[in-house]
Amino acid sequence: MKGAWAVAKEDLAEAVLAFEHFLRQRGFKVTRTRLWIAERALGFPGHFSAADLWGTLRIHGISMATIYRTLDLLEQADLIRRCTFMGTGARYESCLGHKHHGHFLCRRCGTIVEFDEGEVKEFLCKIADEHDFQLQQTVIQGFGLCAACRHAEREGWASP
Amino acid sequence: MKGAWAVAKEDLAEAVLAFEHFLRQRGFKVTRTRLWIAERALGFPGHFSAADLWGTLRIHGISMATIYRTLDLLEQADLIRRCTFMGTGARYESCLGHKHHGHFLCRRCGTIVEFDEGEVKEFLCKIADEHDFQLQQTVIQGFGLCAACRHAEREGWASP
DNA sequence: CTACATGCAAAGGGTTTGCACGGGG
DNA sequence: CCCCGTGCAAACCCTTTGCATGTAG
Repeated sequence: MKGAWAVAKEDLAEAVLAFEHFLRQRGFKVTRTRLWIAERALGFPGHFSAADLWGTLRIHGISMATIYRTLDLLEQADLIRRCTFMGTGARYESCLGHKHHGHFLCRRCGTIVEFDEGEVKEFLCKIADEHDFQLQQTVIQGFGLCAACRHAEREGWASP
Repeated sequence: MKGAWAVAKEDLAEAVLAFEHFLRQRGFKVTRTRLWIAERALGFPGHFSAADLWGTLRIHGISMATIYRTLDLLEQADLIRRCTFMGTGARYESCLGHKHHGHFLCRRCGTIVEFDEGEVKEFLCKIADEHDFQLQQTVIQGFGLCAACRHAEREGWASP
């Protein structure tokens, strides 16, 4: 996996509807702006920053402030996840067809490799229990070199 | 464990010496300022931010810039570790008598519970191998409620 | 004596906030 | 119609950088 994945059109539409439902249920208003952002964010193929989203929505003249405010709502609605990697700003990912997982981040080219964290998480739950800690969310990350960059380093090639 | 631990005097002295050695070996200068910062950072009982350190060194009139520059050196020397938790600035911890571990962070009171990540890490190494990823560093974190706060929430007490 | 380390202030990136205007319910 | 949502700009926090001065080697 290369940090990008596809989202089926019907799933996307369904998720946007779920967001509308979430908004109404909480007394927030359903606006074009919010739906535009939701559609882009939920359908985004891979990890994205607030600025990435802003770039693809430039045409509508949406401000960063609104991007952030809406990402916040999408996160509350459990439709996107916020990830933070050491020394970078926040990154987001759509939850669509995309269960929670861990990330390997290549120090050289920035590629994100995802992996299933099922077994690891089981262990973590056990450990949390032992420490009398109620686990709500986990972050499992690895930093190092992806296959391509390991080869490149050996050959002495320049960084991308 | 409550996120604080003690460092024996002799170990601290030894670590400061190791830092001096590191500096000389790399052609950096050994200055009072660097040694003051190293001593505080290496002996700090728990996790700390750059500002925390700056606070305890106010008396010497050390600037934030120098704090950051020196923390960088201490990290290069493998004497402290930098950790980042979602939505906060960088936190550091001394490596003294304190091997690498995972963190549970209480969402309510901010308490950090540490746990041995031995088994979890083994799993991660295996997974990284399967993905042809060369693992150099891992981040294993959990967010949720510590025992005290779980009780407090049940009782409806205010947040600290 | 020379180059590196330091304090200061200013810049920088990413994110949040205050305000007046515009659009949804 | 009223209030929430929005864009704009400014504020904000944490961190890094440029520069003139101080100091270790």
